[in-house]
Formats: sequence, C-alpha cells, structure tokens
Amino acid sequence: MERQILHVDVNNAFLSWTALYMLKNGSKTDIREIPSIIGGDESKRSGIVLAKSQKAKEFGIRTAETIYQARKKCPSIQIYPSNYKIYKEYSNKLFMLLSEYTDKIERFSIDECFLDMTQYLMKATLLDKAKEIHTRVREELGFTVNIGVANNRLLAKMASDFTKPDKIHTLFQNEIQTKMWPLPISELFGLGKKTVPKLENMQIKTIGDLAKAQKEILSKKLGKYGIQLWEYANGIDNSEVKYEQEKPKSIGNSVTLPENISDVEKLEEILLALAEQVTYRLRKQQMEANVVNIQLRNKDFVDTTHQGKLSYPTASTKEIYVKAKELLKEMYKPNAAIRLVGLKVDNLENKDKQQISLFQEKTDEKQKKIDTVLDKINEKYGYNSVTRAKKMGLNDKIKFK
DNA sequence: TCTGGGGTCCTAGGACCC
DNA sequence: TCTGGGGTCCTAGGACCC
Repeated sequence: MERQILHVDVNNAFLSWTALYMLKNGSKTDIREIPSIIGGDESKRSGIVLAKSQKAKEFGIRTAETIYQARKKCPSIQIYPSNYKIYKEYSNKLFMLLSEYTDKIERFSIDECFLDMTQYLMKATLLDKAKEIHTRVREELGFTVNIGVANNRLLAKMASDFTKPDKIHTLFQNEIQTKMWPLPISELFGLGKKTVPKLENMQIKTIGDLAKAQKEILSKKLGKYGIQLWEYANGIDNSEVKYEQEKPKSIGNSVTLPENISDVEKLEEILLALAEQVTYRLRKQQMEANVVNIQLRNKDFVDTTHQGKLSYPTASTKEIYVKAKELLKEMYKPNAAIRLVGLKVDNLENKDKQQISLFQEKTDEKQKKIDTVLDKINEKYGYNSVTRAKKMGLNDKIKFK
C-alpha cells in the first residue's frame, strides 16, 4: 500500500515562538511584524543569526550569518536572545496537537515532524488532513506551519520547503518533474555546499539533471552518497517514519570561550563543567558511555578531535572527566590558542545490560551516589547550582546553557 | 569571517589477527 | 624480502542536517 506522509515545518520557529511568548507576557509589539532576529551573543563570540522575521528576510538577512552582517544590512534590526525552554514548550504543544492525527509521528527536530497517516485516512484524503492541521495550528496555537504532502518522507520534506510561510504543498509522483526537477541541486535535501561545485563541474545543475545523470558515474565520484542523491532526485525514499523514540547514539556539549585560552589548567576547568553537563544528560537517559571524545577549535577555526576508549562503560562524572583530561594532555599543542572546547560521549549503551568488568572497582559506588545527589539538587534548583570546588568562580565568566 | 551548538552517518587509513 | 589477502576494530576528519 502506498504510504501517506505529511511533513510539518514551523515557519521561523524560534522567532514566532519568541513573539508569542512576548505577547503573552505583555509585549505591545509582535516581533513577527518588524525586522527582527533571534541571535547569539556577540560579546560571547557566538553572534550568529538563528532565526529571522519575514521583514528581516526582505533586507537580505540570512540564517547563520553574523549579527554584524545582519546589522549592516538593516541597522534598525531588533535582536532577541534564544531560549530553548520556550521553544520546547511550543514544540510540545505542536506535537500534542499532531498526536491527535496519528501515533506514527517522528520528531525530526524541535520544529519539524513527519506524520505517517497511512492507517488513519478513511474517507478523507491526505490533503484534507493537511488543511485541517494547518488551520488548527494557526487558530489554536497561534503560529503558522508549512506542510508537505507526499508518499514518502523525502518528498514530503521537499514539498514543505517550496514556498513559505503558511503554505501547503503536495509532491506526488506525477509532480516530481514539474515541481522538483527545475530546482537547483542545492535545494535537494542532503546535498550541501561542498557537493554543489562537484556536481556543477559535471554539468549537473538542477535536480532534474541529477535525476537523469548516470547512477554509475555518480557512484564512482561520490560513492554510496552519490547513489543516495540520485535516488532522492528521482523521488525514491523507502525510509520509515521513526515514531518510536530512539536512544541517542552520542551526547555532547561544547562551548565557545569568551576569549582564547592557552592554559591547560583553564581548559581542564572547562572540561569539568562540560563533563558535568554531559554525564548528567547521560544518566538521565539511563545510559553509559564507552568512548570519550574531545574537540578543540583553535583561533584559526581549525578543529581537531581526539577520542579514547574507557576500560568499562560508565556515566560517572569523575571517570569521564579523568579520561577527558588525559585526552586533552595527549592532543594539546603547547601555546595553541583555543577558541572552543567540546566533550562528547560515544558508543553508548543502556545501563541495565552492562556487565561488570574485571577492571571495574566497587569504589565507583560512592561516586555514583555523589552524582545522583548532585543531579537531584540540580534538578530542583536549576543547572549549575552545584559546583565542584575546582569549578568555582568559572561560571561567572562562562555561561553554560 | 566580527564565523553556534547539537546531532547522524560515512570514509580512509592504520593496527592487528589469522 | 622484489613482503598475501581478508576481516575487524579503532580513530580522525568530513559532510550534512536543524
């Protein structure tokens, strides 16, 4: 049976949701109606545009460019900080509403969902349902969405991206040639800016060109990835809507430093703070890590990573931190000016299925108890209410989310 | 470049084993 | 030494997404 898929994409999500939140709290202006952006913090060297209003778009402002550039294009631009707590709240409202239509929902990101409607259509058509959802979200939740209507995930996703905002687009098999093939290859999902010039050199400029290109040649040039792109260009995608909540495969946090650091001890302090955040999230997932990965970005924006295996899976702050320090020592080049530090745990497994290793000492029990107590205090009083002695004084200088 | 942060998947090369 | 071939595991880096 042919699958019936919707892709729901919130228009200017961060900005729309911030606007609603501000209105709810007494603001007189709807920031959706003026040139405005949601941006990072320039003083923390994270000044990029995360979302923009339609009016800001008219000034040529683009997502991910610097706030500095945005201000040059529109000196009167209004800038608001991002707040994930608010986004999560509105995202949940959307998810709840969509859940009335099917239980096969995939949360693709904080502002996008795929819905598999195959079993839930009865007499109505897929397009009818899309229209209903579209109206209900606007009227009941107060923001607008684009909806893509198709027979697989890829085409639904492509369709929702066509023209914005507040639109419904279909992309069925018989519409691929007219609606998708004329678009430039850069519009194809999964085809990024590194691959565009490679294909253009082969005289492949539109999605149609790509669809008609020889699969074998693409495979030769780009490997498995080339085959995937060819299939996408032809509207082929057999992937399922992943409605069951999947466990994460890795968990990481990173931070751009207010100023470059060349002092290993200071870097270690950052690692400790990161280890606390990462292992807290790990414990919340009831998981343990086998691998620790450190990322350093230097002043020239060059990233290096270094990873190492733990001798047994763990979620202990102390053990992850000790490993992280070890990795840092191995990779840090004397006097390197570091701009960003990241810590990621990988090769995760569920806590219950772990086996006791020969190397594992029962002394972890004490540390585990400490972590649990600290987690509870953090949950009750908010993040970073508890700090280990070594980190004291650092939180004032570096803000962690 | 005044250039975020959180993820996933893939690839290439080296180490190691039989 | 004019140095096999296949498989697995591991690591660093790259590309892409929102």
